[in-house]
Amino acid sequence: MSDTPRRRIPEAALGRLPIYLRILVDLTNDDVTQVSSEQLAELAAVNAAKVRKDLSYLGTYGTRGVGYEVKFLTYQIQRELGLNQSWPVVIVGAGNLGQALANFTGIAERGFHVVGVVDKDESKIGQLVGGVRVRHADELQQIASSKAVSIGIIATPAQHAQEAADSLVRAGIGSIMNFAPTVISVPRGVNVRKVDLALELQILSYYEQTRNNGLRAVETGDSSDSVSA
Amino acid sequence: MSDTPRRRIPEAALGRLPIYLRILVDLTNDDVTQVSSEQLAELAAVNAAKVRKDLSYLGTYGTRGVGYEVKFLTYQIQRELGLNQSWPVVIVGAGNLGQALANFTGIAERGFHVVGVVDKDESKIGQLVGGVRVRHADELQQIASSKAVSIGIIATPAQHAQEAADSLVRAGIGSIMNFAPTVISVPRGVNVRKVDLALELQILSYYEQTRNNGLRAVETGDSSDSVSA
DNA sequence: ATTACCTAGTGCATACATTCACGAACTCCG
DNA sequence: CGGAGTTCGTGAATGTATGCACTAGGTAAT
Repeated sequence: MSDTPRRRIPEAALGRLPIYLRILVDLTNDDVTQVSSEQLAELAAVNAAKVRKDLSYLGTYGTRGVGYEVKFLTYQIQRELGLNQSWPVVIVGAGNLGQALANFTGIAERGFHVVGVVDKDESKIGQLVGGVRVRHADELQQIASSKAVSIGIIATPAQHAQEAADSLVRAGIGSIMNFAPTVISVPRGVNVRKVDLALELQILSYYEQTRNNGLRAVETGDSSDSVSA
Repeated sequence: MSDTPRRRIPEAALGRLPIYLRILVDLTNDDVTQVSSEQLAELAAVNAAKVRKDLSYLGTYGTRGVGYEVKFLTYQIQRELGLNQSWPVVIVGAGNLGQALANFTGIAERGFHVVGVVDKDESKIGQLVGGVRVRHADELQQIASSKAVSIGIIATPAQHAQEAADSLVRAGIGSIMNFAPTVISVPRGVNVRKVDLALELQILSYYEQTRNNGLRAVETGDSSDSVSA
């Protein structure tokens, strides 16, 4: 078979690929050229078998008895995640959060660049945020199509999030990352991922409370004991 | 059995309780007093059976043939999550993100209050951020113990995240929320949750790429027909 | 070549999560 | 009061994720 009949990557594994990727990039910077699943697992704080299984969804890129070649594996994960290109992204909402996101260098470093920031508030329009000028929310569609944007970020207050989502969908955007603390509804076929600070804090609150009740909190995923040597 | 032999709530269900909670609060504001699992499910964009099962971990708080009393259920979820009290929180890192977090009203509204923001950068110290003055990272331990803080937020660059984590642990903090794009290691017993923007974007990138390959992306928690080209 | 030793890849058992489907329990109405 | 209608709670089936333990396939040294 010339081209791999690519299996869909399970959601759980998919969520770990970016972590491996980051570690691999760090390893390259440290001039490490080979890495074993055992080492990767240690660095990612997961089980080694899990690392191997996750990577096996991509293809057979390791060498038995040796490990994985860092550069090659880096490339393969990037390719699989679609990070060979830099994706244009629009941010809806130029408040605290929108600005912090636009200025977040991690975005640019990892395969994305902000091509637009919009807001409904006239007083924000024209401000320079993360290298782009804030434009009016009504211009979203125009920005999205002229820059071929397919990923949008909602950084509005909760009460405007659904409206923002609707605009993004109308603008033809297929993937949305929602920072607003509310559930947004989108048509089938549009991908949504949410980042919900309050939710995460509330989960921590639960664990803190159970800890104090003498019930041992169970850590998220698997926790490695002890600090790095 | 004197007290309720409280079952531990499964991680997956736990992650949805804050969503239900938010919806219930909204319902109260709209003067809705009763709600069915069907309605809750609709609002939370999940399956009704899931709602019922999730809520059943808390106890038997619904009434067959009727539904759930909004106020009562709200109270029970809050109690379970430990949100009867307002948790003091410290933020490590007063950069863009740290400031945005400190100013984020959603924190205060949902059972948390920022009692300290620290940074290593002398130029940031003394600045007023989200109502508190930035103090030096060395004072973390003092702040944490004087204010009985048990939840810490890491909002530093990746390269300082482990150091921040170590400080938080030394300060006796048991739950950490990590915004830095790196894996931090902590002693067993310390809870860590991560919020990783780049990771989420990269997952969206994957879905966008597969969409363009004609392979239908599968949404989170949603099914669709898989097609291969 | 042969042997000793690694380490990737994976089948399988187990654990966890989701969803269905149905009985139990409640309300409403005639 | 009794039957129709509603909705919770949950057992059981299915789907997904994890981790062990083994095999296959590679290196290295003699």
